Amino acid sequence: MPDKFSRVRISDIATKAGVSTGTIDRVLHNRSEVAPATRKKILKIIEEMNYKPDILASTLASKKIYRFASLIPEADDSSQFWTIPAAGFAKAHAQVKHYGIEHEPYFFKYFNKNSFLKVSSELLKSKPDGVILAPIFAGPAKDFVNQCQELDIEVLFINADMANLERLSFVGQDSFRSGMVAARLLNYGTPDDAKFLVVNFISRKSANLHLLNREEGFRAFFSQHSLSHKKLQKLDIIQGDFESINDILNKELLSGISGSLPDGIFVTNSRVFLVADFFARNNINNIRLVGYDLLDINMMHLRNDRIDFLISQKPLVQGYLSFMTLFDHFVLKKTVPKYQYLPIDIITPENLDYYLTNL
Amino acid sequence: MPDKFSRVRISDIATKAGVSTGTIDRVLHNRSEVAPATRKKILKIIEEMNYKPDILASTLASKKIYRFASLIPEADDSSQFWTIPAAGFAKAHAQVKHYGIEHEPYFFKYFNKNSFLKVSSELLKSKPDGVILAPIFAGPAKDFVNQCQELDIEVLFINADMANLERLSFVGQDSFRSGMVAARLLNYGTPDDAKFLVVNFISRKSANLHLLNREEGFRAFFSQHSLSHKKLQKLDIIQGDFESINDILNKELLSGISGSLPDGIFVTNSRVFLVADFFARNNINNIRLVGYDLLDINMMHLRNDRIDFLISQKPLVQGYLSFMTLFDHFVLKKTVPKYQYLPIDIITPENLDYYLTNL
DNA sequence: CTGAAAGCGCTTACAG
DNA sequence: CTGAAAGCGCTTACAG
Repeated sequence: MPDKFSRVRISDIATKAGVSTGTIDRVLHNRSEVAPATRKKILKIIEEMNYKPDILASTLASKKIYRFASLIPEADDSSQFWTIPAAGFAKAHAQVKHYGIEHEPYFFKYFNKNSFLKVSSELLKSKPDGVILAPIFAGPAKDFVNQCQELDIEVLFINADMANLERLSFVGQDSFRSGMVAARLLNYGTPDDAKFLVVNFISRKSANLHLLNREEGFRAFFSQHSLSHKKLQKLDIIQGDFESINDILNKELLSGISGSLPDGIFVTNSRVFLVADFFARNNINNIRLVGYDLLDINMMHLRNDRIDFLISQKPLVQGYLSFMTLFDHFVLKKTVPKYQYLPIDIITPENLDYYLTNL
Repeated sequence: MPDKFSRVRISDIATKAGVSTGTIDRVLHNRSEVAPATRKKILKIIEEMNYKPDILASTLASKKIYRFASLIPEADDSSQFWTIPAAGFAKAHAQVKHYGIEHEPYFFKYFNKNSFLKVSSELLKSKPDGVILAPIFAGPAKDFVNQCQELDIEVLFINADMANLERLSFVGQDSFRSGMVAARLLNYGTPDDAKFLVVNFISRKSANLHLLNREEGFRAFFSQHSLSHKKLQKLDIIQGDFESINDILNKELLSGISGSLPDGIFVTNSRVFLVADFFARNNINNIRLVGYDLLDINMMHLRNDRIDFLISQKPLVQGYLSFMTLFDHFVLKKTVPKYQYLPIDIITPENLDYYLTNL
């Protein structure tokens, strides 16, 4: 008889099937040592009685431990961003550690491929069940994923995606769409004859896919809205020290690309503060500016109205959701979605606070 | 000895204290039948060993059931909004029902005080442990809360707050701030000499507090940014049928309040579609329009560029968080925050999708 | 005031 | 291939 909460238990099924609970357990977990006829009969009863396992009891009885690792950039001055997803991992872990979940965080230096290689090979030695990966370097990330596959480790991509690889899920933003949002915001705040500039701060020769998609989205907005007559220019600036970047902006903006200043500038990543700094130095007030991410320095410029809007990736939720996706997959045995796009949040000084604390 | 996961168990404490596990349990749950000396000794050991109860085992062994009720408006044409928080309750419930949580949803008719009274007294008869309340009617809501207090039922406010009442928590949006966001958006998209109109769609004589706060916030933006010279007008429209509202808009807008059309209109609730409809009929394209909530009809106007921005209350999260707050309070015995403000989301056609599905 | 025992629903060796 | 028994960490009557 089902108990007073009218939940069906393993023992109810065992009684009905005329076998022991051990056998039910074997069927439930697809272990092979069950006679085909018995298995079939039991499966039918499970179906009929609409049995749902009690995950609490299961966890308590099981000695199974799941070990999740995370591999993301170390938070430093140039990538302060990554502290927040890490906090999201911790928050999720605190919530589910009673289920026998362990978490081992690994960090590599942001622009340092060797560091990635070193830390990732350490991680592999510890053979976790699943890993959350921020794939900063395409080549090494690919190798890493291949090794994980051999070791039977599930990989979840956070922030940037490599959909062609074998991976459990992706948690991040739709870059293309976020570029469209930026275009909407700049276009809304400028006159009909406005000109726009896209600025990519890139690491070496070329921008990563992420940034290119954002630029594509930005351009797509104008073509989709029959605004192709609007002038769009672009400027790729290679990562460098503060002064060299300032020189480039000086040359390209003040000397004037095609004669006059743009009405709006879209910076495709979090380094939008460099342009805001430049505005401040040169007393430029009338250019609309949109960029990414809630870095302290970006938020300062936002509050001073130097940056009009920041587009945010909701990093805490991103981390939380990534960790919980591993949990759902391993513990709850749920089918997890291959793509998990986070909202593209539009941030102004007025709504900023609520994106910092909340889930 | 702590087990291999190095967790401290009740039996570890019992051994160390030279008593049985039953006594530890009595101390842990503050039951009175323990000798003061024993209690003191045990508490010290618990402290020393840093014991944390295993909530899974505790739930499994306990027969305790927690019953949560929710009391919100029925979703109908004029308040489609409320389907989504209800889905948030369901989502949260599904996630934690193994902990012995039951959920009884109650609905009352939106603009019907009698319906509220009837349904709420039914709810009280069932004596749940906690209830999530949308306080649409101030007076009856207050009476309800008082009755709950007598029956030892915890109340959580969703969407609108009555902070002066005894309540567990509030989950909703900061209305004042959201008005500021609206002002930012309209001001950003209009010329320096722009004029603005605030439209309140109100139920009877007066707007509810919610709407007034939004309007206050809207005004505050201009004074805080030294923009007090900008002209702000307001228009209160009493709830009515489609035609009567159209007549009012016709009279007030086309005949021109103070001579000419405003550059931007802020509608303080979800009925912004009424203004958008009016624009469509009269072929008005050059007035910026900002309002609230992701109703189907609002989203349609947003996609057609009749509405520039919608401010959203993230209703799914609102429901989810409300339910989980009861769970945290009752099951996890956590101290829950008195105020839980949700992000003030700015919605455009480009980022809309990700606010509909996601958590 | 306290202890011993049974039980929550499931899993895990072990024996056959 | 299957069953009986012990155990996960905690709670709940019951007995004293």
